[in-house]
Amino acid sequence: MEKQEPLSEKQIRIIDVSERLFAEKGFEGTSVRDIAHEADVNVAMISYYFGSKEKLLEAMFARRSAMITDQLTVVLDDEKLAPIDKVYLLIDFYIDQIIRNQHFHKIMVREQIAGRDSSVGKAIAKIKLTNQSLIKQLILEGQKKKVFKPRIDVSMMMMTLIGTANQMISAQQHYRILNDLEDMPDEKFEILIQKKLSVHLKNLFKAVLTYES
Amino acid sequence: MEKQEPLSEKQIRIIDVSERLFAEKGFEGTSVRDIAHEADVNVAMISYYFGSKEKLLEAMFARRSAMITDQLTVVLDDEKLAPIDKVYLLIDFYIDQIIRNQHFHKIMVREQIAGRDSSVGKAIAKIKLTNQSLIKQLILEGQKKKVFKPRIDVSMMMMTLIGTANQMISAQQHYRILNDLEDMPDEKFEILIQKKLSVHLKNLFKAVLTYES
Amino acid sequence: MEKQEPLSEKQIRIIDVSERLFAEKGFEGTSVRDIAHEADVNVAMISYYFGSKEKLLEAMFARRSAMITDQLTVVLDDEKLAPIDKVYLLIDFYIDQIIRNQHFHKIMVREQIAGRDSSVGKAIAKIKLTNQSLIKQLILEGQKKKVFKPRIDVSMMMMTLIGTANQMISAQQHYRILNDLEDMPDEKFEILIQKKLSVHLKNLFKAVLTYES
Amino acid sequence: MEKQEPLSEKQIRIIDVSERLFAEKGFEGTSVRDIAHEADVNVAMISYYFGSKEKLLEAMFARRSAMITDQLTVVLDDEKLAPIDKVYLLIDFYIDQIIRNQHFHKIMVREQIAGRDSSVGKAIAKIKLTNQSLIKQLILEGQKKKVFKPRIDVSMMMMTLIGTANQMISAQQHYRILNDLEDMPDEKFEILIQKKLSVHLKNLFKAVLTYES
DNA sequence: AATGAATGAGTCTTCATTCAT
DNA sequence: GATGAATGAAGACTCATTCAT
Repeated sequence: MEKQEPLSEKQIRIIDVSERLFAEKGFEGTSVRDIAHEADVNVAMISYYFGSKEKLLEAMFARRSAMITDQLTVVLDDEKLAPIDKVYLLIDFYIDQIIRNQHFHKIMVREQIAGRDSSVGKAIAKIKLTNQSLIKQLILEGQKKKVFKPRIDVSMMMMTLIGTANQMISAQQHYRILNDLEDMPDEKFEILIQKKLSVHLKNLFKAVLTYES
Repeated sequence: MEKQEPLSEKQIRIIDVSERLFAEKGFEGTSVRDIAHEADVNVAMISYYFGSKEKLLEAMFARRSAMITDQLTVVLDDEKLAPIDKVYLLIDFYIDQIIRNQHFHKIMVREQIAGRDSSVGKAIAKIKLTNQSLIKQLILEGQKKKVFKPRIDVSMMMMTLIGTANQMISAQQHYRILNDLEDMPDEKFEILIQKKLSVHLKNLFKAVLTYES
Repeated sequence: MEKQEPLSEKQIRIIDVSERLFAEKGFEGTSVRDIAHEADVNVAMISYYFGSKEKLLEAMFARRSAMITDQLTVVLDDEKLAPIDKVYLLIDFYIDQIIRNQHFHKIMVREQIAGRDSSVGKAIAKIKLTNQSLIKQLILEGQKKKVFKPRIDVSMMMMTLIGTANQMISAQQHYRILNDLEDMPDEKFEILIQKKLSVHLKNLFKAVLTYES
Repeated sequence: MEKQEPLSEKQIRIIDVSERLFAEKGFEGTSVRDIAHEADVNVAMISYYFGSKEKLLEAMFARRSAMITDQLTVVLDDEKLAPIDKVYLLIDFYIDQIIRNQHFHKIMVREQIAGRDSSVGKAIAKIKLTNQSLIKQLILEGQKKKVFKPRIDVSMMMMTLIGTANQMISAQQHYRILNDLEDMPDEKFEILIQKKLSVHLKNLFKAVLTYES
């Protein structure tokens, strides 16, 4: 777990561009020339700054992982809410997370499909572990207070939470077409799917976790 | 919509190998040499049989699309079941479909992320449209019989159905680790996740669709 | 100098197609697949009938060479004309020859540029030798009769005769453009350049060979 | 009409080698491997420097075109010669041009046969247009001074000038054989054909253009 | 610290030919 | 005699990386 140098402005630009391109065309489908060109830097810079294309990906994951876990722990710590509201908060946090960092999450989907036992694979595993333990704790808390049903399959609930949100951003183009939203501007569409996901997933979780009809 | 030649035994072998490799390493990450080597055919055969690597992918989609839609229509047509049982049947069909054709579904996830407006993109769109209209019809039927709640967001239910199942096969490696199942043999593990998905998704759909507690 | 089998109808079709394609795209620029496709025969036929692509070219030269020399000797033998008229006859014969077999003559130009010491190179050399000796004899005859000037450089006159005609068919596209003839139909254009070449070359030869002003 | 970067020493070496090889074996008959090998550079350099094999050809034409037109305009501008002497000067310029850049002119012959409407085709057209307008002007001048005959077909005279010279360099191997010059060293042979062409073409032009016997 | 030039290994595809029938 | 299937070799080109400066 080596300590990172803080990234220079150019390095961040490279990572940002890579994120978009890796999301759109995949890691292998993106050439360092593409990246260098779009980030307006010399081709040699990628190797020079990150060592290799692979290491660039790792640097990207390192950066995002830090961001995600940092924020995640903050969200729930200092709240004094009912268990279901905490769950709602968590759901909204995830949705927000995924939609705001679509590019990165698409890359994560791709990488978890590949299932490589690489540095990146480990980074993903770590994120998932943190997520799962956090939500498990949350549900246990609700069960202790007798407001959540017993025998909740937390892993499967995670699957549904992450899976549904990922599916939404992955298939958003198809969603637009199926629901006649092809001409809606991106910003508006983003707000729409955020709302849709939020309502739908909260509804789902409430129905499965609580006793209320 | 040109009628295809029936595929030769070698062509099928090539497609099968490609399916696995594209799923594992992505389309761009897989070389025709890899494919040729693992399928034990000459490299030139891929171009010879399919015209190009891209067209091979298309042939793969054509084959699977035909399989899926063929089977799907059969599943529900001649059944005289209660609406919820039909939904259950559909859920099990999807799960079975996705688990049995993991490789292909992983490729579909990858391709829908890319969101290209290609032949393959259109094939995916068509599959999704068929799926969506089928399940919509099913839910409408239940609503007419007053056994399903009104105001069901079918698109979002699809998202959850497909998303959860895709997430399971995509993240199965992580699922194993998180649930201490790393040493379970593949066949057994496959049966396990099939069961898990079935129970979980039926539970979810029942809770959201019906009035029962 | 092996005796040829008479060519089958299919073989002739192949040669004819090849002639056009070799002229347009060059020998190397034309694939046997192109030929087979346009001649509507199986790809394997080229190797099967001719042995190889190279041998096909040789067969083509063999066929044309025979045609040319056969006709050439006929043209002048049984004529009782004045020397200058014989020269005119020869000029018209060449022009006709080159324009009517443009494709083949373009190939000859290409091949003589390459200057390979191949079977084809030898065929070209043979044609040239026949041509040269024939015209030399003709001019000698005129000189003996004192109607042609002495000290005529026959080789250079050949250069001009062949060179000018070849240049015309090679650069005909440019000729059309330079002379605003882009929309003239092919047949009409062909007649035009035939006339132009005839007048021009006869004029040239007369001026150089004879004493008349 | 974009301004070119000045070519590096290596680029020039590549172009020079290509010129020879394209002349000998044709564009399609020459592989980038051949070029790279003979120019003693890495194969990737061709794409790196020129973008593609095709673009290399274009670069070659751009270079030579510039050379030719530059020199051509210089030749006649500041001269105060009799019209026939100007024509002689022009003839010698062309001959010199063609013999000194044999490789390039062979390629031009090949390309003009192909008659493609490519960048290269346009470059050829442009060269021809410049040539034609220049010589037309020259002849008009002579006609105005009543030293040249009226009704001269300039296009055809160009055909003969260019055609004869091209034929000479294209068929030089055959010329050697036909005139028993196979063992003459290249430099001596070059001077010989230069002289032959000069005398012959001047003779031709004088006979056709002027009133002198 | 940063970069333009350069490269060997690799990409997909097409080639002319051969083989089994 | 004829052909569809198949192939090894070669095609042009792009890749991520390194090197000299």
